[in-house]
Amino acid sequence: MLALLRPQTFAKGAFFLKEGEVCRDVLFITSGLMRVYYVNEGRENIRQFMFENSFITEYESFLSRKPSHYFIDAVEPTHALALSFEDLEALEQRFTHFLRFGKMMAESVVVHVGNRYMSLIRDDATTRYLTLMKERPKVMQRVPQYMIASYLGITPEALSRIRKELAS
Amino acid sequence: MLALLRPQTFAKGAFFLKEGEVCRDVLFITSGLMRVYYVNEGRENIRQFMFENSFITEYESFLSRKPSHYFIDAVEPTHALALSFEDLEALEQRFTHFLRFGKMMAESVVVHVGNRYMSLIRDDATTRYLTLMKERPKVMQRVPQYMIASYLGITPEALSRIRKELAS
DNA sequence: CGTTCAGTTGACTAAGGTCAATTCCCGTGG
DNA sequence: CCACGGGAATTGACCTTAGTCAACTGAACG
Repeated sequence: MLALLRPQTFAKGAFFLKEGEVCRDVLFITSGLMRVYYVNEGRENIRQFMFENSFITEYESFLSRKPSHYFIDAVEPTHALALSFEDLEALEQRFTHFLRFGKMMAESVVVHVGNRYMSLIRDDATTRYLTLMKERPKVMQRVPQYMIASYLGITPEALSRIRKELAS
Repeated sequence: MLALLRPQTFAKGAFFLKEGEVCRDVLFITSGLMRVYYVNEGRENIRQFMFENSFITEYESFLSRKPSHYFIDAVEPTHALALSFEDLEALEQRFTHFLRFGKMMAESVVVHVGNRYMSLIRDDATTRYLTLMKERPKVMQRVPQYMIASYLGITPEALSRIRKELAS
């Protein structure tokens, strides 16, 4: 069973998934940091950062077996364990606990993305920045500023000005 | 087993869930239309509309058994079947198919909310309006304009101007 | 008819984007 | 050890999108 988990290594900047490819695996990150992002009109829109001891995949492509609109790459050198869609299905078939776990995982993503969504509608950029600092300080410490800006849905210039304002 | 599904009726404007209450049930809407929304500084921010033949609940509260930040009420007179958290758990315990179904449902919400999130970051209000018209025409037909504006994350005035612009 | 509330329009404001010019930081090679 | 090169971050000037507030229109309902 452990043989189903294939160890993988990603150098900084190496891709796990590119736009147009089908996302065949879910990764469990054992060390490092990866990001999920979308490229629109030449600009990166970062949707998520995932650190060690968490799972990362592109749900839409992984579940539908269709080409993804997203990229996933390593922000830091990363080690991970990959589990394929087929193997996961087999595990869920055999061990109900995988099914239960998969359900819980999807549900926690629903809650998280839902909160991000409402924050985007409700809060201005400064508020979102402060929320991020409070709730995910690791992102602030380990991610370059222009990526944080992208994650917050603003330009690097705007983030720079927000930081300047908050410092004063 | 069917006894677990409790029929409920909501008059137009009647609440299924209020802020501060725990969301104890998932509803299956048999007829009508409901909405999920958040109230911030006296303004409604509508997060979702759900029509007949679909499920509605407030995941965060339902799963955590904690008070909700959201309201859910009926936009049109609505009939629904309610299933409690406890009964759902019992069903999942006994019949693996419920677990599988619950996982798929959560996953489809992940994909949907994820797309809404990226659209909010990427697209201007006019683009979001056109997307809504294309993908959920029923919303356009059955929901008053000021609620559509709230759903799109803009003011009624802005939506009015977008419509004027598009008409010309 | 009048009241009420959704929708429209206008004038003005504010948040954040765009573009261009520096400056800062850090790694590499001479 | 220092100089240089390149990308990240900052700053300034200006622009665009949508928000705000207030006035007005229009349709629905008693």
